[in-house]
Amino acid sequence: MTRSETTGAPAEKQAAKRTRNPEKTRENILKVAMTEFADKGLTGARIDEIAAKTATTKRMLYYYFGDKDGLYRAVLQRAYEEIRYEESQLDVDHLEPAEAIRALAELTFDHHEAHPDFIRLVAIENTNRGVNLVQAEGLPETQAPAIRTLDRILQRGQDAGIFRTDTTALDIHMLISSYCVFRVANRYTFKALFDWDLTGAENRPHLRAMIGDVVLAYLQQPGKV
Amino acid sequence: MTRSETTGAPAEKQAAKRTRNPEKTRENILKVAMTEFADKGLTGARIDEIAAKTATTKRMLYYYFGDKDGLYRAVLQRAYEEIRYEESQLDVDHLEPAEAIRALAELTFDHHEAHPDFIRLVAIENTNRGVNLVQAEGLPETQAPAIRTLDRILQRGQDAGIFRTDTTALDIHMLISSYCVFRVANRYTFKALFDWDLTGAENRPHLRAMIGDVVLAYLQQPGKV
DNA sequence: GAACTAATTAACTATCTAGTGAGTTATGTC
DNA sequence: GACATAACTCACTAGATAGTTAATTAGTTC
Repeated sequence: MTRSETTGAPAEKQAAKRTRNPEKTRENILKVAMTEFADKGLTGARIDEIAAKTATTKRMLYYYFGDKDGLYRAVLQRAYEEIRYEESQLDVDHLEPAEAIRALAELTFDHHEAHPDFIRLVAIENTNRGVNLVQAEGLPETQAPAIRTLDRILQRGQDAGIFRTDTTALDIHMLISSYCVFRVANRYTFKALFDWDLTGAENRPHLRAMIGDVVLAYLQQPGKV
Repeated sequence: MTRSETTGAPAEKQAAKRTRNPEKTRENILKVAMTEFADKGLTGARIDEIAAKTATTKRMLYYYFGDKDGLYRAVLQRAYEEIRYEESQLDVDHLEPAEAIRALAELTFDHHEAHPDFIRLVAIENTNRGVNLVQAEGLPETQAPAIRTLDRILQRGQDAGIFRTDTTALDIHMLISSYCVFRVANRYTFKALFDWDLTGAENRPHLRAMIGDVVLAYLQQPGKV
């Protein structure tokens, strides 16, 4: 990849410059670093290797991000921002409560499968005890909409008398997340232990339907609604 | 810790020697390495630091385990062996199917909570794509008993007509594991995002009961049994 | 008790790695 | 078109890090 790549369409308004482009340089570093950190972890990734895969030099990583930890934190923040943006696209308020739950579960299932690097970064950050994530600004607010959406669905179902009332949006979110995250994050050890590929195409339809069934069976459990 | 620690009770048959003790040296290294790898990860742990926390010298790590990867693999294998031993203690065949499932879920819940270092090693090895775990000898066989136990319970429940038949022991194992592993492994990022402590004492009873409820609601879902 | 070998110690090294010093060039501003 | 400064290049370094060389000592065997 060369730095003057974007000069292909100079007809644009104020089209990309040739030699200097701070935004693009920054983005380029972030993107490469994200792949590299997701691949090797914080301690496993090498600044020199990240720099080499970049269109710029190592000195620029330090210029823009301070140090290795600073770059890693920027990657984390960016990863969560991207995910939040994607998640904000979903709209399930027009569905019946039960169908909304199933849609949410399947969206999460698909989403995690489509973003294994994000799942890896989360696992890496948990190995790191979350010390870098807590420094990210305004993260709880970015997650609030997802919980509120789920809360509205639950409320509608509970009002209609078809969902149990002794559970919360966080409970259900955790249940769905754990299943969908585990499937992607732990597939390697699971395969080694049970010789069963959680992300194999042949198992996908069954596993995808199962999480919706599980959550709905729980929410609609006889004697609880 | 000094090396001559075990000389306290010399009345034993062929009690521990003072200066040379390969087994103890090996054990000592393994134990320290396990803590250190679980704490910092494979790439984050430092051989020098492991050695320093040992009652022996760095050269001994290489003498017994070859290199850093070899030591890490030995730690992984040992960790899985310890867990298997603990799990082999459980006996649920005398319980009713539904109560057996609940007991199994709660045992897993307690077990994972009691062994956070094991959970960390699993996460680390998944970050590493399981390349070191697949080299461990005979691991699938060590996990087979747990699956067979679960399979027997399911079979009994299905024969009695109280459990759905369109699911397998691996499905249920994965469902329980994902919940119990996630709770321990992802507590840091979960806390950072939702300000809710999955391992907090105040949430424990609810979360512990919930996984049993979830699995049983799924297995006994109306229309499926 | 001599010979043998497994276990252990201490000092050493090549390489890697995060981070920096110091200067150069493009670009917007007046 | 001189000036200021943000963006960028290149060469360098101190210290960390995995792994090694080689000699020594404690038990074991006969």
